[in-house]
Amino acid sequence: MLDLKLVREHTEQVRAAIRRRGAELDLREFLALDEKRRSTQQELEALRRKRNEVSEEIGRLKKAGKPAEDKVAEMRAEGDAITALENAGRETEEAQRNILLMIPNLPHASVPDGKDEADNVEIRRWSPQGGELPKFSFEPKPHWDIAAYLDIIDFDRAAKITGARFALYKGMGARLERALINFMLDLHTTEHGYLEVLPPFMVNRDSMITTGNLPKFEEDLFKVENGAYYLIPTAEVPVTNIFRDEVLPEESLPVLYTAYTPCFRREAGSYGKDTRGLIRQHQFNKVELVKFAKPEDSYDELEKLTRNAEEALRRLGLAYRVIALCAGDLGFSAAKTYDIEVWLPAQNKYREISSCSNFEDFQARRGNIRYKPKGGKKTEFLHTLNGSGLAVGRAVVAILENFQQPDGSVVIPEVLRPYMGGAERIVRRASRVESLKS
RNA sequence: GGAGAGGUGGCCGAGUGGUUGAAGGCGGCAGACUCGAAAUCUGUUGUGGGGGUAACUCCACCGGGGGUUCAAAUCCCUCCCUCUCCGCCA
Repeated sequence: MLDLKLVREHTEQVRAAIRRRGAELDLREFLALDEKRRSTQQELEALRRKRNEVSEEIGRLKKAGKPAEDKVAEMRAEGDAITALENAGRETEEAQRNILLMIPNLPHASVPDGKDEADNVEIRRWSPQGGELPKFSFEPKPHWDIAAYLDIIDFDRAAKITGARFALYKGMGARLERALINFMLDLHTTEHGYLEVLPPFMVNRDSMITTGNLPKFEEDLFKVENGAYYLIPTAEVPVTNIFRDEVLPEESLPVLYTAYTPCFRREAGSYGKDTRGLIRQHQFNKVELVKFAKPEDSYDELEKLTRNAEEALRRLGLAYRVIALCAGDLGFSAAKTYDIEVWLPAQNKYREISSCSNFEDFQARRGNIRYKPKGGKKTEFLHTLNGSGLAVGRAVVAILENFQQPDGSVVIPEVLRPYMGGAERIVRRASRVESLKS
């Protein structure tokens, strides 16, 4: 949420910043409501002041045993006027807030111009081959073929159990997923200074509003039918909301949290996209990094957070590149975002495996998350950041595709072996229940 | 699911419907005392919003929302949360 005063007093700058995103902002209604709200408030306060004064006088008169009937009668009428104004004021305020909640964040000055992903800017790339893409002596297979051969992921039976876009992991597949989660959590907690948290996987509406998932993107979310809860689309939501409506002491910043959670997304509007395999699922696992930082530090923290996520890929030996999203490709709440894309040889392209963003005070304002500067008297909104560290399902995809062997087996990255009972590769099991379509 | 108790300032805790933004205590801050510290004493100490160059002033806020009343922390309704007992349950 943008600062009300900023929108009111620097309307043109706000409009120009939103235009960089490729959106046109009509603020006429907003500004009209703002004026109405403020005049109503002043009128209301004058009436309330009068009521306070007269009521006090009535109290004094009664105490002195004097009659106060005429004053009481006078105020009786005023009361209705106050109630009417209160209602009007509330409505105006709510209408104005609803508009404000629908306005996206302003892109940071360092965000490149552009209208869609084609205009994103590559920042750097890395691979275990010193920047070169990995080479194969054979045609690399897509991960769903590898997984089927190894019988480690069963999409057909997952579809029977639940529906499309779900996966049933089996054997070393399930173990690989679990190994990745543990590896990443251990990396971020023991080497990068994050505290592990395990939050609820369902949240209330207020939490979704804080992060910007509501009110605008309800169609992306699963809502629990019996109750007002939503399944989280990312750990960003519950973890960012840990400090909703709180004031943190400056000394505690930055606060660094990492969380493993499953993530649930409707993927509305993505029909036909990535229909095969693990890339796009309604439920997937992710290890998330979340930071609460002082405003002056937040961009340094974004660089560090991105590096922390990259480190997981480096240790796994997976080629990747980092791109800066252009203004037009930026998510609703973000002021700046780096995407980390991992190389997938079967698709012959880089695919997003992490998205690292600085939200500045956009989420903090929506969730009323503040800090108290040491010298200063006033509490201020802090900055929130987060990034995937990493998307686990997509890491499985990358491992299967990058480390597949001519014989159909898959070599397990060394850093994961301690988490997989020392196994060095995933091979086809001798004893299997055949797949549905064989 | 049933029965009960409770939610007040950073924390603890009081509060007959009428100078209560809220006693008292703790904590914090400033000052005095001290070479310094502790102890002690004095003062000060919530948030948000409106108006004013400023001194200052006004409005709101005692879990959320609604109501009764000239006037609500105090009465009523409702929702949320916490705790205790019983039942059920991983």
